[in-house]
Amino acid sequence: MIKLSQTDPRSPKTTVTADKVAASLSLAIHEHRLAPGTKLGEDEISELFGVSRTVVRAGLQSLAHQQLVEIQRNRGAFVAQPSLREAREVFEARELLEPRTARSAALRATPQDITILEQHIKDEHAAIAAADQGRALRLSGQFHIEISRIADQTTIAGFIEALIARSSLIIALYWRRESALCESFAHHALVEAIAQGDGQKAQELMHSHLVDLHSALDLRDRTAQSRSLKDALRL
Amino acid sequence: MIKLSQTDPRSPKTTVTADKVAASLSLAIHEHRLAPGTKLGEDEISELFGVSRTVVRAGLQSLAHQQLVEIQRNRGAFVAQPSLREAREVFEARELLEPRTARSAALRATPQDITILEQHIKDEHAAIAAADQGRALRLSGQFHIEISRIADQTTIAGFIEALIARSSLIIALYWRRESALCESFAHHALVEAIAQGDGQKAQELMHSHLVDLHSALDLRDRTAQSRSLKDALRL
DNA sequence: ATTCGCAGGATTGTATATAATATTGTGTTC
DNA sequence: GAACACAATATTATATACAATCCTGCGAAT
Repeated sequence: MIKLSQTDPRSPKTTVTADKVAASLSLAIHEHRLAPGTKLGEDEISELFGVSRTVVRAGLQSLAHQQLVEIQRNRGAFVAQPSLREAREVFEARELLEPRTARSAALRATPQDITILEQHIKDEHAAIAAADQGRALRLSGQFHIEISRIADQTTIAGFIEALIARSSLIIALYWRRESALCESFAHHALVEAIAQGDGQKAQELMHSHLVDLHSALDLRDRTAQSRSLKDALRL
Repeated sequence: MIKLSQTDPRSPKTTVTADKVAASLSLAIHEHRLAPGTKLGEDEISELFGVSRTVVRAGLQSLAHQQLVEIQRNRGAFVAQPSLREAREVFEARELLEPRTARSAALRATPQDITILEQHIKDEHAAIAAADQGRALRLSGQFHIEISRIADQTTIAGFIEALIARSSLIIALYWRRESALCESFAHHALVEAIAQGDGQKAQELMHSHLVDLHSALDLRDRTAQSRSLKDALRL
């Protein structure tokens, strides 16, 4: 057989290309290397990945479903810019879902799970030590996802994953510079409660942790016109 | 060619045509005109709607993201067949989200909202009287969606909408014929509680309503191989 | 000088063509 | 007659071509 295609010849069956595009963009968004509002041109991306616009579109539409990017008809795809209202809703939803999930996780966690969580915290520390803010932020989110995975509720875990993804955008937009992001302590305490199988404590710790996060955001109402001005400022 | 309907000029989010395809298929699934496991061939659909496979694919991917259809690589798209486990998870998630949402709805509902809900119930009755099971089922789901809309939490409402969509598939697969589906009473009581602004009661009613629904399903574990046999039976 | 209009260019939306892959049917061999 | 190999067929995955739409910039008119 003749191989003409210039695409990566190593993984022809393992992963679907559109997923790779979406995963790559998603990672960049999570690590704040792509700012909210950034234009994601189809031609540009298709050249970067060496694939056709068809698969790029599929990837972008996938991200649009997760509300990580916004697709405007005949205008293109942009990294999403959650509104104040959306930001509040996302954290309210997390405060509803995650404490209960942490509780389930505490009741179900195996020693293996604990090891994984502890490793996560170590990785977070390493990222912080390396001053890699982006990586630290992503790992912090993954920690929450890992807990929901332990809780063994795939459906709810999916919701939480979507909420955490959007949280990354919200943090990029509304984080108050004054407040320091030291999640390590909260995460460590959570792991301890989970390791001890103390569901009630895990639930409470998760809730206060989320409230802390929420209050570290500046979600005060600004003038309504800031929405359109913001676009200009971001570019 | 025939123009079916004009586009909504206020929501230019994604491609309009693909949305119509997805909405049409979604409706058919909700009304049980498309059984779980049904093959959704791209060529077939593209001919039915008079559009190219490109937009059909976009629509199918959208539905796949909502887990209403399952896309198997190089095999095609099929109406999803939620597993027993998924079925349980969906209803557990609903039991977690919807009671709280009903509470919020009771506290926020306007007289207009009450009117809308009452009209919904009337429509449900009409559908039942007309022996239109499919329509009745869809309206019943929409009733829940309407409540979440009143609660004014778009994000959570989106989750609930996805859960209800999957519930339709679950009912198609696991409904016990013995138990009658008389949701009218429960819905009526709910509207009363909401009309009176009694959040606590609405929350409790919603919870017991969901428990009733859940228990009307046959979610006992059958042989594992039934999964593959089922495909044969459905075609 | 400002505003309106229009053309040019750029980008997305859709359709079609080509490549890759799975399924099915047939024929040969044991 | 059964089982395997292989070809024929059907369907999906990707790429490319074409059409529609939007944005930008220039120029003319007021």
